[in-house]
Amino acid sequence: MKENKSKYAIMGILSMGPMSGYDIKKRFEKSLAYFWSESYGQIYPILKNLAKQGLATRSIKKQEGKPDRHIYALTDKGRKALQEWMIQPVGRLIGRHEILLKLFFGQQVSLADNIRQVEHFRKLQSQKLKEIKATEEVLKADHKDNPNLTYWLMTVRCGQYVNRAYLRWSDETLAVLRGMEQEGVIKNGN
Amino acid sequence: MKENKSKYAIMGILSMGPMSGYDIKKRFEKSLAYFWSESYGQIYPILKNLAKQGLATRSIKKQEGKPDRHIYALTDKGRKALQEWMIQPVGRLIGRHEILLKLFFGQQVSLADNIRQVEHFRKLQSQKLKEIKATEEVLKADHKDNPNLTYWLMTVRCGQYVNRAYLRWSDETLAVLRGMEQEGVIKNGN
DNA sequence: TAGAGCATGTAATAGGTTACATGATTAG
DNA sequence: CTAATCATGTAACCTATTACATGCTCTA
Repeated sequence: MKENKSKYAIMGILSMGPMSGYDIKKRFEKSLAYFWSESYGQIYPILKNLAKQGLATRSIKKQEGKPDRHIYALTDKGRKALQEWMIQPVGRLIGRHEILLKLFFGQQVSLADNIRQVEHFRKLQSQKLKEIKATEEVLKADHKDNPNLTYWLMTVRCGQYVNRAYLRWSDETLAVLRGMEQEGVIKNGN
Repeated sequence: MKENKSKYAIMGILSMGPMSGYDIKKRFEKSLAYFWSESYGQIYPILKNLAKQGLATRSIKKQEGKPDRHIYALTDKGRKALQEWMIQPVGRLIGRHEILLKLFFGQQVSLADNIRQVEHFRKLQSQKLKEIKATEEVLKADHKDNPNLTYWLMTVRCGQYVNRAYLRWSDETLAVLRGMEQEGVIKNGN
């Protein structure tokens, strides 16, 4: 039972209303960027496939001066398939943390190199935290009465919790690394 | 400049001392499992390639009653390549959080379904936290005087920080969802 | 006039897992 | 007797990104 998550991610977006592949991409970038993304190379073939399997319908909206829009809409069968997937318990996430991998082998490079690396990581994370806050504001402003909003804000919260954890960890780790640096100086001074 | 991270992950393990593909797999499982993993399908071809590129040497240790061991050792060239990779600033991590994806579309299923999902997620995370704690104890006991230990414990701390963030988020989210359930009951009761 | 936005899509390539094949030994 | 551990490796498969191709309009 191989479940292609991209397929369900796309069906999920489609559950918010009929739209084109182009729209779907923008939705991912606007509201889900900090925990999910899909490329056109995935989106267009999957949409084609959804139509073939009867999980979505496709209609063409002609436009002048712009390319035609291929609008996809979830069918009842598609919505049922999405719901079935949604109630399956999630698997454990196996993230590949480059920063942890590099730090794990920290002994191979200088203390200064490790410090630089963690500082850079910290900067990335605080940037990301800002982006998540921006997403939160946009969601609150644009979808005040949308019944989905409660759920969307829950995912935003998760991003914030995790990101703050990264920031606190970075600070702690930098303190330890800088302490080691000091020790080294003292030792060399004796 | 395409950098294959698996290659460097394996070189990193090799930086701890010469060993076989089998050993490498075990190392990943024992000490890096919560933030990195590699399958045999990656390890063996990459090892072959490292040898071909002069980044590692290969020697065969014959054993009786057991298959021969192919021992790989990092060369100076290999160590330098590893160090060069290690000082490159890390990229942003684009985790795909299945739980957040499902919750984002939470409106599509019942409140009870969402609660069940988050409860299950919480269970997975507290299990993982236990595993990280176990890893910490093993590292401390087995490698008391290993100069790598400081770095290893930093990665462990990160796992703990993030995991506790997930647990706190789960609790908050479950409280909100249960509150919504209550509201629903009151409304239905009127 | 260059670049961004609109809009579709494909092909090449990279990255990664799973299942399979082999075969002896040892522990339950 | 069964399952796990030791140990190597490959082939089939799935997943995902990137670059490319097309071509119009609007803005700086």
